[in-house]
Amino acid sequence: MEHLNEKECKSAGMAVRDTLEIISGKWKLILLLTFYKKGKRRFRELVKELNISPRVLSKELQELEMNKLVTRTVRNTRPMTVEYDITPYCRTLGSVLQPMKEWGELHRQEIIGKKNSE
Amino acid sequence: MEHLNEKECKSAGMAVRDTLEIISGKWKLILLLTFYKKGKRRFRELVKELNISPRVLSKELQELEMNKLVTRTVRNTRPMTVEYDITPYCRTLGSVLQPMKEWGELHRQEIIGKKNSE
DNA sequence: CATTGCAGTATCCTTTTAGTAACTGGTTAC
DNA sequence: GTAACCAGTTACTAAAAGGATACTGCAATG
Repeated sequence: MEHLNEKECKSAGMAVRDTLEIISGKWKLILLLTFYKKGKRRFRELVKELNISPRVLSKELQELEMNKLVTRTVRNTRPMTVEYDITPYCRTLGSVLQPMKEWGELHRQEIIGKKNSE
Repeated sequence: MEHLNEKECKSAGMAVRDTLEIISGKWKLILLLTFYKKGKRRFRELVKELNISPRVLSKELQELEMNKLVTRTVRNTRPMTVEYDITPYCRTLGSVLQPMKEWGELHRQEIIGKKNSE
């Protein structure tokens, strides 16, 4: 964020906050990473694998779906199943997550790494 | 995050989460942007300008300070004052905030922009 | 020596977020 | 028909985050 005036700064803040809220919460990142690693997943699978309560899972998935980060697909199987998976669009989040990962690692050095040496 | 194995993925997730937690919360971003825009600020100034309760402000500033994102400087003035300001290190957060801003703006298009056209 | 301004804490309260557990409604399998 | 899965919801509880307000301790001012 280079040299912003008042207005630019406020709208930049809003955009950052939007992004922040979308990936905030205890489960958002975990869910996205689960889909990323293991591919599509059914509702019950997620409940069992992650030990998340169905109530919370339902809410989180709805929010992710609203933001077009995951898709919800109903399958006509014997007992009906619903598959969730990340969207191609979700991959664009990489441009945010990658820097966050790098900064997080750098920061760990900055904080812990220098704890003793100073 | 390109093609991570199980372990890499988990540690990447941790780093992302670390970063996320540091800038999460109702006031962190607002505080950093305030320092960025207006420079150093005293405790009472922040309380008044932002309408934040001293209790919460105190906590937020402590957390930011622990993460070396802001400095706390005691001044020997008539009534003693304390100045807070962002550190040079804090500027490295730009590498995270800039992509977050860009993605946030893109996302606003993706979500709102296409609400009508589809 | 009461009043004001400062930084911050202590106490209590409200709101938000997350979790538990029981339940609905539908389908198949016995 | 009843037991067993599925995807979720409902109603309640617990924990975390945030807020309001009064207060402490210190120094200068009047």
